[in-house]
Amino acid sequence: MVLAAAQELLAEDGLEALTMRALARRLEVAPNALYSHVATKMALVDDILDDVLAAVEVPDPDRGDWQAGLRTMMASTHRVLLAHPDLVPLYLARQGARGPNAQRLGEVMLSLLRRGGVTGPSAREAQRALIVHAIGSAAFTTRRPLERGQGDADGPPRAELIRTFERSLSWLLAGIAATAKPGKA
Amino acid sequence: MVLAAAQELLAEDGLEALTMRALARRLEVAPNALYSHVATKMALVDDILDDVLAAVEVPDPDRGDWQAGLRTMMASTHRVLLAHPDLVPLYLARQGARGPNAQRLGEVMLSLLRRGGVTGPSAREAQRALIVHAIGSAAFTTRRPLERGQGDADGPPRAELIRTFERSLSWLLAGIAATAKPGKA
DNA sequence: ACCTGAACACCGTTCAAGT
DNA sequence: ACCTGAACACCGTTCAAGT
Repeated sequence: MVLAAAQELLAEDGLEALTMRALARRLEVAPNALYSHVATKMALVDDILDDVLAAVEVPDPDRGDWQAGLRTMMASTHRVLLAHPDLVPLYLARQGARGPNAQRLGEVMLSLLRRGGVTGPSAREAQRALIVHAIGSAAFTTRRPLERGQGDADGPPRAELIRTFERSLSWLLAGIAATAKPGKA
Repeated sequence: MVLAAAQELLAEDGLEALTMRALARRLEVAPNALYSHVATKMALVDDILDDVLAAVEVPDPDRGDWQAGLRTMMASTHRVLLAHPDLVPLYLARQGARGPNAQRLGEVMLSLLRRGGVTGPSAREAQRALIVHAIGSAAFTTRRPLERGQGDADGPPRAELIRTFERSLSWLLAGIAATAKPGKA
């Protein structure tokens, strides 16, 4: 309940409106009552970050082309992040998320990479590069709320920014695939 | 003077210690006296972000291999960001920096890309991808100060993280170069 | 131009106590 | 288990006034 209210507050009024006191107000409760449900504000934010990741489309790690699987996953992640622009800086500050959803995504990535012949330290490197790329791109795609006015009337074409993301994602995947089979010999 | 004191405070005690009131204390002045020198805390932070970028190594945009030039620039940017871990989330939140140093870096990047045959919208895309990559990588390379204790005794090998950065930078540059001459025909 | 005292409208969090 | 009143130790910023 607290988590849901926090997400509503965030969606409606943005990051700086997400305040323990505002949250308490919305729940019609005294501010300190929240501490019966949440250890700290940072823990609450961590919960939000992981919860949002539940919407990411996860392919079956054992079926289909591994590169296509990674492409699907990362594109879905990018889209989910774009839907939550206020959270993007937080993902970066926290370096991803720590909850069960994040962990599952990480494991699927490693499975796909393993099927592509990328294992060990290289797999961790590739994983990190892909995550950095998805979150970083979202950070730069996101229009920062200068005035916080209309929805999508202003700003440069969003479709183009998504294409930019997908193109550089291709570069990364190509590079990762090349790492897997250095000489193809 | 205010800028310098703010940077010292940041270097010594971290981001959350950078407070208008703490800054005033350090300058032995009343908190509101700062507002004779700085419009707002955010403006001060913007000044810091741009000032730090003065340390980035900028190649002569008209000499040498353009890819090598970009590689030098982005690697230098990465190193500068690693030296200021507390600021990295802020660069991401603000999507880079806005001051004269940032502008100059952006122009040099575009010059190098132009010499590589990358112009127009593609140049903007490539520029964005490179910046995202440098800042995003720094964000994930940075060890977040869990306790804020010793300098570099703990954590995974930093040299390896830098190699990871350089490898994925190569992927991006290769992809950008391929964009420039689609068929090489 | 630069500073001060006082104040405003907030924060996150803790503590002791109640049901 | 969940809530409350009261308080602590802070924030950024403004206003009127002083030099």
